[in-house]
Amino acid sequence: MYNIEKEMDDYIKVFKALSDMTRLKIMWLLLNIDEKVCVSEIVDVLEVYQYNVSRHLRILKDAKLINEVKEGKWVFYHLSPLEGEFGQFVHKAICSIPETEMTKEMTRCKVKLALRTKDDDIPYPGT
Amino acid sequence: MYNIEKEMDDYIKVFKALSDMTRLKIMWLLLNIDEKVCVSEIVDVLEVYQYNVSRHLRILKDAKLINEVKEGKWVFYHLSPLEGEFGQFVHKAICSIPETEMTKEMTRCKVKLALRTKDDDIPYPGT
DNA sequence: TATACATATGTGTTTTTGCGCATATGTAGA
DNA sequence: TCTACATATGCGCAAAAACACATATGTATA
Repeated sequence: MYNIEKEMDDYIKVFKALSDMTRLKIMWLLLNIDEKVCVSEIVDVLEVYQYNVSRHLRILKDAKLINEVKEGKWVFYHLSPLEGEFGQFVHKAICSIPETEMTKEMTRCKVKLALRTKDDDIPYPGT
Repeated sequence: MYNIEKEMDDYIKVFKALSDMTRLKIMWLLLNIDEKVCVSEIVDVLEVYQYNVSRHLRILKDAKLINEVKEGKWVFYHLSPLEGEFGQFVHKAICSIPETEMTKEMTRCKVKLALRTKDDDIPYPGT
């Protein structure tokens, strides 16, 4: 793996990506459920329009905080693997935000994940 | 010391405060020199107009990242005391930004600090 | 291929942010 | 009190960011 020097702009891009309610919530969820999630799940959990979720995910991805994996109809997003101290501390900072601030979202998220039809051959998300 | 519950907005305010080049540099310097600095010193070190430095400092202060102490003509700014995990990890994240990104500023900063006339009764900053 | 579902994007609008200029406020010293 | 230095702020502008609406793209399935 290359060790491309990060520039100041890259650090700023990370902070900027995290300075929005929706995006911070997405990161918090990804860190706390330790699962990849697809766009429509985030839409339901955060109650934000699909087109806005898509755009926010793009910004997080441009900041190298998340990555996408396409699976059939769905595009799943998950945390990017950590590659340096900076990212680790950023993760820890986000993790230190108490669940108190996210109870509603966390509840909805757990429900959503439970609805995933893992039984038969139908791949993932449920109704 | 009161333990006022932070809200999601407070965390966002911190990230937003750090998502600007000038402000991130100010925080990096404060963390790396372990000294309070006054506005005019920052102006010289970062080569940013005085009125903009003032404004950026205000934003950092509103995010509770720094505090001010007035001394004579000068207003010194220093890091706010840490009060929780979140702040600690944010500090560590900023500290993990390598000096490579700040060589010019760091040099000028050391020069500036050395110029402080601590000898006679004249209080602080030098020419 | 037609349809439904999932995701992304083009466009226009509103809000927010950062900056420059001018100026106000505040402090110390002649 | 007058002047110089240090800091803060009101105002207008330009760029960036966030959002809503419509629509495009992409995939699976009947």
